[in-house]
Amino acid sequence: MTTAAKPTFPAPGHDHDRCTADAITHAEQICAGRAQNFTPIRRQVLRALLSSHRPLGAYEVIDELARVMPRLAPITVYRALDFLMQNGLVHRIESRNAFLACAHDHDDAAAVAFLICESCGSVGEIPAAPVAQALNEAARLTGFAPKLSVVEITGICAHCQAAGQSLSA
Amino acid sequence: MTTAAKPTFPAPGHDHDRCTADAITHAEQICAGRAQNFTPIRRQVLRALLSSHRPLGAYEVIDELARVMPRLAPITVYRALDFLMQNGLVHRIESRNAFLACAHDHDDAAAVAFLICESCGSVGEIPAAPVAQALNEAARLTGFAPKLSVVEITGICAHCQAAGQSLSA
DNA sequence: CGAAATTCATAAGCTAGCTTACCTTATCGC
DNA sequence: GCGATAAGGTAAGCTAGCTTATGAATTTCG
Repeated sequence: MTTAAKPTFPAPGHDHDRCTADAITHAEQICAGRAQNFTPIRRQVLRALLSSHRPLGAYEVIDELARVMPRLAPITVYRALDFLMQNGLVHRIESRNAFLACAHDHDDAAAVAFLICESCGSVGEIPAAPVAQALNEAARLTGFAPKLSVVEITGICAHCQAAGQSLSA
Repeated sequence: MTTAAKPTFPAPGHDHDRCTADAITHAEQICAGRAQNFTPIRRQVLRALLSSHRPLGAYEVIDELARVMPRLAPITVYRALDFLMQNGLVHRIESRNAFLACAHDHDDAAAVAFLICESCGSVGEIPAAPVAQALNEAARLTGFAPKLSVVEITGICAHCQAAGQSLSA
């Protein structure tokens, strides 16, 4: 299992092709296992999101894909994104109105927190189950019935700290 | 001090005028203490946000204010919102692209989590300091330097649970 | 008085997120 | 073959979030 050993933030010089291929393979397996149709368009959209470890807006996905195929209509991309999100292959980053390919193989219901690097724009995931539980507990104490948690932390990732915040301007 | 005793979600029949007046007074004090200019427009924008315990989009603020004064240009509202946020009087709800008048009197740096009711749209704040610390700790373990945390939990507030999710459609 | 800073007005515009509506195509089971 | 479902194409549009640019009005302060 290589997936379990992946770092939160992939190093700048990591083998990204491998990284992408793994994620695509994983998506294929998930879809096959659920009798879901992993169509070319859905594959392409996922591939576009995988082209970086940054979240992309829907229109960025369109632009990215327009480089290798006829330009997709917004609705088409949104349909594909919906599909990918429903199958846990893509996350929506609320604070950015953007979408991130899930590089990890976690449970659908697993609570994750996103670490968003201000400098390079990369986003890492960390498991947030214990924290989410504590939060939900605190919420329940007020009589609130929590359903979905959004935990997004902005800051500077380790690689950019080392590099000296190059993109900070 | 009444502010400390406020419930997370104000009851449907609470004294909202009082609630608004308190917040305005609080804003005046904050601004006076910092030699910040609490101008009529800023006051009005804050008042608009205080008209409910729901977050409002910038355009909703404009619409709300248009009922009692000449329609403001977007830029004007954004300037006022920036000011109010800088002074901790208004929060931005990232997952909604909307703004919420801060009904509580917490520290600028205090970590808060937002509880967003799916049914009535109200938003409550709960202190999230311990949880935020745990999160930041987990983040730091990966080498990430956290700056700002967004914790937004959607669900159903106590009042709506009691009322039977009336607005759920 | 006059220069600088703050605040706001006015006008215009861009983007991009997201939707509605309708139609074609392909697949699959009956 | 045929109806049902799923996937996608096409066209158009709306909203609303946010910005750029410029100039007037007011205040501050030396």
